[in-house]
Amino acid sequence: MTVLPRRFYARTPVTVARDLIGKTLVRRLSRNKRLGGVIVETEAYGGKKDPASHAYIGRTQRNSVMFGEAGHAYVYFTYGMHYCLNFVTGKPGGEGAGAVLIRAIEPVLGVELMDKLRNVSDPRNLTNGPAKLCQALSIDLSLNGCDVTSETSEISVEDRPKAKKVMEICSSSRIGIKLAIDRKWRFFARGNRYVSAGANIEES
DNA sequence: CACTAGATTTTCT
DNA sequence: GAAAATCTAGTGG
Repeated sequence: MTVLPRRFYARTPVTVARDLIGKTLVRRLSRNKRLGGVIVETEAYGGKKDPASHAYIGRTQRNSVMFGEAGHAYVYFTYGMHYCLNFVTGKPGGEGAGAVLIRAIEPVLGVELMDKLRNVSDPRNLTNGPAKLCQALSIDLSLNGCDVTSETSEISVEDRPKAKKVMEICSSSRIGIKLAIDRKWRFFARGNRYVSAGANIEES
């Protein structure tokens, strides 16, 4: 078990997005209260050159974390009621402002508490969408900008070789955007029950 | 199962 | 003032 170090995030968004599939997202509530699960779906956002990225319009109050150091969480609020979790990627002197959106996880740690936070009957609906998993993991704007590369971080990602399953990684167009839909920058584990709705298709 | 509409408020122009 | 990297409940087959 190892917490992914900053150098993991200091690469291109597409590379990081693909490598995150199969890793374990951990939400640390206190010393011994942890929630989390295996990442099964991500999307890469390419910074200033990517028309679909929040960073495309330049630096603003909301997206300023994206222009900072890789290995931090970018949490944003949208549609008047939802939060989404991203990780900032890229090299310090590189293109900059890249990020990876976490779209779905397979619940593993603290499933009971996540159930309470979500209050849904079907377990498949627990974490199979970017806003759903934020609710299940109790993530909101107070976590925007937090460092995710430490063992004591409120959010982190771990590599658990033992927990790793055999996963076939596929890609497709990104979801919920209107621009740059030709870029196949969404990655997911083929056939996994927890991949978000409308998505278990397309090429690799 | 597929599709549609409505919720609800921050963010930026 | 319009749009938004979404979700849920509703309808109809």
